[in-house]
Amino acid sequence: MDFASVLNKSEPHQRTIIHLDMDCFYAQVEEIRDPTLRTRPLGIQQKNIVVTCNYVARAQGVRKLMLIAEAQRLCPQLVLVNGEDLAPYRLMSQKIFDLLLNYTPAVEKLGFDEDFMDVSALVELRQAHAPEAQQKPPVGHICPSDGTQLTACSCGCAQRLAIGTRIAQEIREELHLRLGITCCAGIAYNKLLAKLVGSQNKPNQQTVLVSTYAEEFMRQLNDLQRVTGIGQKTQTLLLEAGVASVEQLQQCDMEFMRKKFGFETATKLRDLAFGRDMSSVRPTGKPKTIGMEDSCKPISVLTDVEEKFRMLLLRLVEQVAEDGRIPIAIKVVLRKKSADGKSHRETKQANFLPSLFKTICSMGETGVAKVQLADGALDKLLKIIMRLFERIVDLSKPFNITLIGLSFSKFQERKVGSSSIANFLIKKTDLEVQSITSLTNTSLTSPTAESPTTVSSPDEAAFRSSPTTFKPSDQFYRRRATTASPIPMLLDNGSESAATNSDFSDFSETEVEPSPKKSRVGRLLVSKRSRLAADVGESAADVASPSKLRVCDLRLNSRDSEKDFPMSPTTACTPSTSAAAAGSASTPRFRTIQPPNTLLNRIDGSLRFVTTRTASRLSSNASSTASSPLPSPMDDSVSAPSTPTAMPMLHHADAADNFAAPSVSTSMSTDALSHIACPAGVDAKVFKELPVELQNELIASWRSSLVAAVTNGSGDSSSQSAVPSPSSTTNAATARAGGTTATAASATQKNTLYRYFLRNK
DNA sequence: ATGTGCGAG
DNA sequence: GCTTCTCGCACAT
Repeated sequence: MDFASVLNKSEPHQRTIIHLDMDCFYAQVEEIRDPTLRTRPLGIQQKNIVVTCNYVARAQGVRKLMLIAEAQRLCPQLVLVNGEDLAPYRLMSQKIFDLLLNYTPAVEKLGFDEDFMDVSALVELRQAHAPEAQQKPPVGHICPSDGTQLTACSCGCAQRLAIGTRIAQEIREELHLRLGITCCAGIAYNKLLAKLVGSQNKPNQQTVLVSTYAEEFMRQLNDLQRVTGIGQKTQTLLLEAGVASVEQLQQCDMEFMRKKFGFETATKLRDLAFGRDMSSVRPTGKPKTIGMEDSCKPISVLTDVEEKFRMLLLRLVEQVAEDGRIPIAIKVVLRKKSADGKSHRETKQANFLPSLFKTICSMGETGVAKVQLADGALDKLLKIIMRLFERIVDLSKPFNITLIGLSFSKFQERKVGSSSIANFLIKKTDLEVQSITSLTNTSLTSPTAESPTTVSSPDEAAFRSSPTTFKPSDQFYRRRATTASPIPMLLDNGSESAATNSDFSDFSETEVEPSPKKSRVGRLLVSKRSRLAADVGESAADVASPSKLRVCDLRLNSRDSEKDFPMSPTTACTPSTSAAAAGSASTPRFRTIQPPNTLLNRIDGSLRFVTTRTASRLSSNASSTASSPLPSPMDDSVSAPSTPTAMPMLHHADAADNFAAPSVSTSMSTDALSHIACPAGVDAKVFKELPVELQNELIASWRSSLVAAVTNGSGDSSSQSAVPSPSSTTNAATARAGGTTATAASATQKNTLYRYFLRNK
């Protein structure tokens, strides 16, 4: 944000990035499970293929992605372990990731076996607080290996990179000590170079790049496909353009390139060739999709297909259960051989009601809620799946399926939703406020509106992400600056009010869930006392009626209420200069370890840095050696007594009571509602700072939405729309149209301020 | 919003 | 000769 960080960001060698690459990852995991495999040639088998193998096997000529038969011919003693179930690898990958998070929150996963870390902040801390660290020479290999020193570059990066090699060394030692995993590390001033330089010395070694050597290093790679971001297709295209090597790509005629590839791609490609990469390490959060697929011998019988889907689904649901979030979309993936012998992938997806899943609170203080299928949900899902299947495969003709896959997406974050009211009130107030007012006005003025568009379009507009600009050099790592918009929910049990999709059709029962609405509405509400209410000494009688919401049972549907962040010793808030580099300045992906950087806080613009005493294992780590017991980031005995460090954290002076209801309505009567000065769960201070007109708007719509909830009872939807066509080729268009009109009326009433509040747990 | 394609490991 | 099992993003519709 500030000028200094912009300047620093543009400094070419400012950042210190580490790339970690686990040595033949799957094989290592298997060797940990069975250590006798270490000395034997080991291959990990998936179907007909050796997907990876250990170095013993490589010594005999076995290679990645080699056919089983050929591998066995080359190496008759080859031990094969089936690695089609990725669960153990996923687990180890997560353990590694968690360990890395103890060093910095800026960790980005690249597949199961690679990670990027932006250690700029760590480096700065050591420079500031561990003077001895500054004198130490780099460890590991230096690229180039001709004796050139890091100091060949005089911009100051030499010392940073040297410290970076120390950090990389410590990380690798800890990975080995705690998890038994060996890996390679590359250290450089950007991600691209860190990744590429790390592979110079394998296995179990590390390499740092002399900054001034970057361009020559890229040239020396020679092969275009070795450059991350240039795959098979791009290489072919480049070859057509007469570009066959990295050097040629560096020297290519840009005007010609732009004609062939377009401006963006052309500059991107050339940046890559020079080793330029401004993309930041984007903290990896929860996955956006959880899927599984199984390739198979050609299947041409429907019951076989069903069987496959059932098995996949059961396994998948296990993973979803561990994840803890509820998905509301499922995708079917098929690979079929067409007549001409070519394989093709095809996918179809559909939404379903979140009520197909239920959250179960596993005992324990943490109360880690897991998720499982609701009763009968398995069969309902299978029905949906088979209908999707029939949208891809014409059952009246013979078919040949060689791969079957399923994947869940559109996950709902429990008690977290970035599309909260706060989102509407902060940034670009005018636009967002317009959205919210028109939204509520719609529901107020035409509560029985028939037109589906009046309901959905303001909604849609409100959720559209603001335009984002990417630097061309963001290249292959770039992601959307905004997180996928979560679905704001009033309730977590799948009432139709949960849907804020502009497309209601896929949500409608007719599409995916034939069960009557009434039954769901029946278990709509809870009598559970909210923690908030208890704290405030709230004493109103419980309102048992499903349609009667107690104000106190609502809280702001915002990530901000997350108070129990496990704080990392090194927070995302790096010392001002590298904050941008760590990716926290722009739009950090939300993750539990991030400080409560609340949206509401931003309203009054008084976000500021507060220095806090933090465990500073960093300086002690700086002096650690391989032989001495490792000062573990997780070890309190090490971190506690160490020198206190000024650690900036995002904090807000007024944050304490953000969610105490300032003036609480204790009953649902219209009378009581008239006394509301401010919606419960909304900080009065914050509320007061809003324009008066907006305050009135909000209160008005808040009040009428509550009244509507009381008077409207079970919120009957006008009709159940038509039963889906039983024919194998379902007419999606008609189903959609029917669903939309069917839900429009009831949705109208739900499309109020309500949606921005969640019940307290 | 959905589906396809590409690129990553 | 292009295999496996995933995941994310860009693009077009």
